[in-house]
Amino acid sequence: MTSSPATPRARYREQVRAEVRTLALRQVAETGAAGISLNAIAKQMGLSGPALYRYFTNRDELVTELISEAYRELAEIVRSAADSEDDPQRRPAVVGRAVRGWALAQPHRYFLILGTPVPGYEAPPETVEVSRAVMTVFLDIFAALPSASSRELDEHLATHRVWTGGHEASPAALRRALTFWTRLHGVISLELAGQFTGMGFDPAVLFEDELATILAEGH
Amino acid sequence: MTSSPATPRARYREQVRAEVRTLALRQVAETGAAGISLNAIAKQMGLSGPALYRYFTNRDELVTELISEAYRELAEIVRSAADSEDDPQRRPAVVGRAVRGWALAQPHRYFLILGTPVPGYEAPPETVEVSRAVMTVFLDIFAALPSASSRELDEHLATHRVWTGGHEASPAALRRALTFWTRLHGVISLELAGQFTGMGFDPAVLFEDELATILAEGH
DNA sequence: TGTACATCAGTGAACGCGCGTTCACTGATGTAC
DNA sequence: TGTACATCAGTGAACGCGCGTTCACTGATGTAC
Repeated sequence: MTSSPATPRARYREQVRAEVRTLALRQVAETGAAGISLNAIAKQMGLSGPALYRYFTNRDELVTELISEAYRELAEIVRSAADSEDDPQRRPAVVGRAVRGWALAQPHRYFLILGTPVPGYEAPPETVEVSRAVMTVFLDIFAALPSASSRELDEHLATHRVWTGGHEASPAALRRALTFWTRLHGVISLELAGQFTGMGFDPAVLFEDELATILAEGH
Repeated sequence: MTSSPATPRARYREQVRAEVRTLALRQVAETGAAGISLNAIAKQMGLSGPALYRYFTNRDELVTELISEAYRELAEIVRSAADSEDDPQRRPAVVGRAVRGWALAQPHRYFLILGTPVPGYEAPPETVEVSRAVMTVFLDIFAALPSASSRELDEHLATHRVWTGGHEASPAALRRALTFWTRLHGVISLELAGQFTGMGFDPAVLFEDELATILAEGH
């Protein structure tokens, strides 16, 4: 939420930029991230190609904004799902379903941030920071749960915790937050990629089972 | 393994086709699946663009072959890993490591078949069949293991088993083969996508932990 | 309130590039008698 | 073994398309006095 710009011109600028992002996302949905084209967007807006260079210095800048925005939105969805559930025990399942819901609603955005890396595109440091926000919520969730057991991974994570951004979670909680994430992603991304189509079973049932086992301590 | 062609001309054809595939894979590695270009490949081979239309009717035909080939190779890797281990209990871990090894060695091929769907490309039925081969091996592995427990997912899979291709595995084995796959993919694909870079921990340790929990019945 | 000036949105032409694909054609390689 | 013919690899020109980006320019919108 950036504060609304004061002057009319700045306001207008932001409106145009937003419209460009919207159309770019439509392109991502239809032709993939590699198919984002400033020229095509301009045409759809009734503008000439070069006009957009008043709003974005680069094609890459636009791509970066889409990625950052998607990360922020995912983090917000995850955060608000966590806040909506009072029982800490139930939070992982609620959050998991929220992630899947967002992913199913906007597969192209899920893939934009978590799918095959966009060729030739190097994520700027800013993006990396935003991506950490999602993990922070996961850490919060599992830090609030009683988690025991000590395995090799627990020790390893406890002594290599750069990724936690200084989070105070216990070693076991670190592990659970991390594997929570990898398992969610495993089911969700295979479903989105269409690997389950024509297989006859319902991905939702598979997903719920995975959520259930995640809650069982030990992961 | 298609039988070696008899006539010299057919032999030559197959050599050229193979070289095209090799160069195409290099493009996939460098610029992604969307960056595959017949013209560019021809240039690298010292040929003119249209020449390749003697060998492939289409750009899509080439892409399809790359995908099929990757599936076949993955299936072969998985199959031979399974065969290399006599103790059925240890087979999942051995197979899991084989999959990760292949994925790390050739990330572009892993993503080609399991990453973000190639925009505008519709997988022909042939591809779908090949993809089933991998799952068959997983089913074999878990069918040979004692697996109990009965959950909603078990029943659901037992009554929706189109995807097994008539495999005789028990309901619990179906479930374990499936979740084995989703969990492998979760860790591997996040690692390949670079989501763990700069996080400070070793993905291999995470992976080994995930393998260990998979073996614990219940998944 | 009116005027002079600065700022900024948007245009059209241009550069150089690459793409998939079709087509008429040349020249080499294999085949049949 | 030699000749006549069919097959097939490969070429170059062409079509129509789209891309990112730069540049000199017009015209509208805001700002300062």
